[in-house]
Amino acid sequence: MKGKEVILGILKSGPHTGYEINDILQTRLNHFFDATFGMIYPTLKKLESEGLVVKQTIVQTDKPNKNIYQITELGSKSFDEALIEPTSDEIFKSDLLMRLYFSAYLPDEEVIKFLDEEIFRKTLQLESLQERLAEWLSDGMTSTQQITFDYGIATYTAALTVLKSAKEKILTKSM
Amino acid sequence: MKGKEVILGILKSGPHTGYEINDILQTRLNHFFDATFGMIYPTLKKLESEGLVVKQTIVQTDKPNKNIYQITELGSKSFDEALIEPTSDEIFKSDLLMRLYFSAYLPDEEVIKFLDEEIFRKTLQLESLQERLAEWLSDGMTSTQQITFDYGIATYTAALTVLKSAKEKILTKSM
DNA sequence: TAACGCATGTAACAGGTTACATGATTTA
DNA sequence: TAAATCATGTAACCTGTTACATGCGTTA
Repeated sequence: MKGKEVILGILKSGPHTGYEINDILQTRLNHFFDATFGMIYPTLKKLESEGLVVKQTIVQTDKPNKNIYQITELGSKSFDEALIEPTSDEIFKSDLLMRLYFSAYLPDEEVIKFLDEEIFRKTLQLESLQERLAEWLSDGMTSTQQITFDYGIATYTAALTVLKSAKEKILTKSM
Repeated sequence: MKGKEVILGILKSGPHTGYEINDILQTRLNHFFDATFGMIYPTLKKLESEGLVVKQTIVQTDKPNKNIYQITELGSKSFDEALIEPTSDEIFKSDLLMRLYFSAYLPDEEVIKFLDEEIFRKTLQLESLQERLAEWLSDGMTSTQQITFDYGIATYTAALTVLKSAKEKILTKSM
């Protein structure tokens, strides 16, 4: 599923502005999908031109005007078809692992720096995911959505364990 | 690190053809980087035009001719600079989790199908990674390369555990 | 005889990123 | 008064994907 289908999927649960779509993407789907406004707005425009969504502009005086997008029947059908397609491979690219792969002649402190950068990021991501869970649960979370959450926690935790143990090994070695 | 730096990094350990570079990428770096010939050959061409690598053509009669690429001093310097840059975020996109997120109104058997697809893929990837380890070790594996391996095993294993338990939960529920 | 290994490449396209541009209101 | 929230969008660019095109020798 590309940006197009993802946005359609979000609009299936109700009309939203591009801004709100971004918000959903940055919270609930953040750990397995990346989104930017630079992708969201052009995609909405394209979706509209294809008749998969319709736009309604709300004029506001205190805040900027907003465009509320609603999925059409055509859009809904298009999403349903995409939803039952066979899943495609997960995409994983790690700059950290790439550096480690090539780090043979790098001093230990550089390697530690790389590890720390990722430990820092992953710790934040794990915390943020756990914090969001409470809010998510009160909003209503389906059982399959619960799996996406468990998956995120499990893989972040597993990665952190490896990284911390790798760091320890280097530190004890150099003493 | 993009394709450009990755290829330079591989060429730092010795001259290689595009075909060989693909082979290294598909085995040792496969679990954290994706490569295709459609990316490798154009990148080598660009690298050559920038003076970061030089090409030597070997004429062969029984097999197609091959182009052996060697890194230049400029290329080597360029790679060294990229290597010590701060690492960037890992990229993870999961089509499976996207489907699960949107699967609320899908029948259980569809959800099971998605889970099975990923369980199948991840099982293969995990086995293939473990099989490659033996060969890799005999070729010589640095301690930081060992971390990339551990990381792969740990995250695949954690993901599989979640997926299998999610599947079991659905199966017992519907009985 | 089908598939796999060896070996290289191009062209069109898709998809998304980055940077830029704007601007009022509210909160810390 | 600085930062965050709300709110939208464009244009240039980058990077990589997909499909196509070729072809011999070896192995199953």
